[in-house]
Amino acid sequence: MSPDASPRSRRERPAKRALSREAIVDAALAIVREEGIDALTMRHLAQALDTGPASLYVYVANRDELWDLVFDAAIGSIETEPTDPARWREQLHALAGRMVSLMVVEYPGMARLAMAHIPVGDNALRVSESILSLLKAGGVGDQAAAYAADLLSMYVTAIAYEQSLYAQLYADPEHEQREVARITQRFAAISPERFPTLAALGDKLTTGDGEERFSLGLDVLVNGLLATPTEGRLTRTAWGEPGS
Amino acid sequence: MSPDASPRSRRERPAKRALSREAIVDAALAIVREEGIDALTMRHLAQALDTGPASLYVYVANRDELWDLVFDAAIGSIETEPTDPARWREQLHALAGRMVSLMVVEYPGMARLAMAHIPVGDNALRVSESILSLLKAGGVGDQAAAYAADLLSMYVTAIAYEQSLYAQLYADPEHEQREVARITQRFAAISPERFPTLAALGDKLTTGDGEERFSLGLDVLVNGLLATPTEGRLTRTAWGEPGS
DNA sequence: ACCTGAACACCGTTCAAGT
DNA sequence: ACCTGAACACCGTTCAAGT
Repeated sequence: MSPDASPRSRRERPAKRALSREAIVDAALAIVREEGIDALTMRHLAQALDTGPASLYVYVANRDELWDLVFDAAIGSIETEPTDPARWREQLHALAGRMVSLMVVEYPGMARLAMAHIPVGDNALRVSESILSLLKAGGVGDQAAAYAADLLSMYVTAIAYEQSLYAQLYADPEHEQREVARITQRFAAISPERFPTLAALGDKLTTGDGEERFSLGLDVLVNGLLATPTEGRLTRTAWGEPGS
Repeated sequence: MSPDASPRSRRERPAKRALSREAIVDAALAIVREEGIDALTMRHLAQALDTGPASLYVYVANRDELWDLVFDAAIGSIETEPTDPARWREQLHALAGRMVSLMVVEYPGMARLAMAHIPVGDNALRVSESILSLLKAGGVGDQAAAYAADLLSMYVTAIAYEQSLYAQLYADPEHEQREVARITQRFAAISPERFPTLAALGDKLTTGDGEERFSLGLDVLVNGLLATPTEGRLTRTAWGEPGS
């Protein structure tokens, strides 16, 4: 709009924005936000940046590294408030819920990125710190809290993944129809002779929408942590001592 | 080996085995068993059956349907014993552990198939029936048990998926090295100022191998179910009434 | 140092033409 | 009815050649 103020004389248009890690990640985030995770391919991303796929490999080792960067950048929009011990459970629910909606609504399907690796970026650590702080405030023991951070991340990711699947399914009437047929067949297959317990539960098997189930599962996990003694249960080591 | 006993005169070789759903699923199971889930592509499967990929589509609508069939066939090798109320917890652990090792060891990476859809094949129903029966024997309420079946399946699948990832990673020394570097960096990034709770937990964050953590998580879930009242918490419905 | 056209070795799925 | 060669529209990644 305004005339170019740089010392060099102006050009018709500014030169193509130089590629950079940041520009690549920003473009990737925009793609996921607008088109969902399936649209995030190296080729499509390159196209969005007006270049060829080979150019991306100057800044990023491979698709996996890109995924790590994109996931952590997205997690950056999660705000972590200071722990209020009186409201730890409420705060934990809010944080977990925020993560799910980030992965399902704002960045549809992004849970898949969290499943490729255990996220350990800066923002992921910040969220872990907050979760651990909340659990400690709730009286969860050290070893249990350390384990629970992974368990809760896994739960949140799995829920988000599942919800994304169904969101995608129900976006397409044809696929939705096929899925409803599958579920209907499932119920038809429950004969009381072969599957007495399933048959006895009946409607209870499908009660509760995503939000209710997510919230109940979170309470189950938290209550389970408070009710399960952990001393002496985790003794072996899978990683060696990375710090030494 | 032995001469052909059929009325029609013998041929040099028996005609190429006719394709069928069963033959396709059997070949697919063999591929996953021997080469892992990544090797299960329509093209590779067709090759194993000595035909072209287009031929498969006569028997199977698409890759998703194949995945459903393959998963349920694999689950078929899980044996479900009658519930013994005195040993319900032990039996539940054994069943869950068996499912994990099926998806990690016998059919490496197969957890991914379970994440594509909620498994509802005949064998999956049989396993669900067994899980529900065990939970009821343990005194879990109806609504909680109905919900817990999904929760436990999700847990088992997520654990198996994660363990498969790491098994794959550690099969390749180069990738293993890269992953260890990632984890080491993670620890280096834990400054006590920014992440006090994480820093305070230290080694506790990485204690416990896969088996110990799986077993602890299972107890957390089961104890959580026993400790969490569910009446009135699941009221809405996400599916409509498939039976009506 | 950065960029890129072209290639390599793959995908799932469809369809017209065969038997 | 079943099978299939060939094509379509994609993938991630590499590499030699350019600037």
